[in-house]
Amino acid sequence: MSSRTTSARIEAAIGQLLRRSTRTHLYDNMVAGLDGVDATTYPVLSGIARWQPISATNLAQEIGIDRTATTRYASRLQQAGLVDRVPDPADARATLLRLTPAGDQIVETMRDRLVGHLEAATADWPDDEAQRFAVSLERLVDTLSRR
Amino acid sequence: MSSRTTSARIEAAIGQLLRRSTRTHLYDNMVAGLDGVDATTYPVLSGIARWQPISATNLAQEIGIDRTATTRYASRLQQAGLVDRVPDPADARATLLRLTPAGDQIVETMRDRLVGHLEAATADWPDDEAQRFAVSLERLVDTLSRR
DNA sequence: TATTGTTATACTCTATAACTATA
DNA sequence: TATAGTTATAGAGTATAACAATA
Repeated sequence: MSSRTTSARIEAAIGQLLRRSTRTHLYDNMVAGLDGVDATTYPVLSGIARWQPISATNLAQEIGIDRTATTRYASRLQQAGLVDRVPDPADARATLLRLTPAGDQIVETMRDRLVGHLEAATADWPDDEAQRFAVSLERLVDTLSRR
Repeated sequence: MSSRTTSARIEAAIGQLLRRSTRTHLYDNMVAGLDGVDATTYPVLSGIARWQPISATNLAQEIGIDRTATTRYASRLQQAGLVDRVPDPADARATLLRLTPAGDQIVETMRDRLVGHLEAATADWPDDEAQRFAVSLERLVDTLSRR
């Protein structure tokens, strides 16, 4: 990338995205009316949905939250009936986290809501444009979070 | 956009970007070695730079942080010599926040660093891909943050 | 001895409430 | 009476440290 204005535009957009008001607004919308999940436990629930069955330690590394916080939020989700704990047959120290059917349903609802937002933002793009955008965004986030 | 996997990828990337560890990591890098500003006060300093001179109440609305937190972080920045308070000539109740020359310098340094990160992340992209990405990201963020 | 899960503790961020000065 | 700035207080998130069980 060469243009400085392009960088400046990306910088401004990321700044807005990282603003607290944007984050809470987005998360609040996604979990509105859903019982047992909130803006705090959402990353944990979403991570379990993606990598299940997974141990708390591994999940913590995947989602970038401390493992003590991960296990506490997982406990909350378990109390809400969205997450299940099963012993790891390969390691008696470990416990594997999984979604319950209720958890499955809520995750699907949240994803549908976000997809709705994404579709609103990309409704008139060519099909392959969204795919290219996804790839670019992944690479950018990967770079920004590794520095 | 139609593909569900594309949406899922964007969702995961945004989730990672909004995560606290990513944000603090990014902010920490931007303010490393700069005296008087940290990941918490950065949005306030950046907001003052953009909208100065501005009252604490108005700034709070712009950056999405409560006005009580805004005034406290502004006080920190003032103690560090980066921000100045001047009375509002139009309203004796109000106080306007402005950058000092030292604050100006630090803001410029931080922006250069972020732009540097972005250019490093997109160095090997084709020129038009970065531009398309910037446009797409702007529209997405705009959609996500709209009330 | 190292690792997993968990709990206890302390620290920081942030919003709600309350107070003072001014419109 | 309403609003701006500020301070006090309380609630929530998160990391560090410590502990028991198991590798």
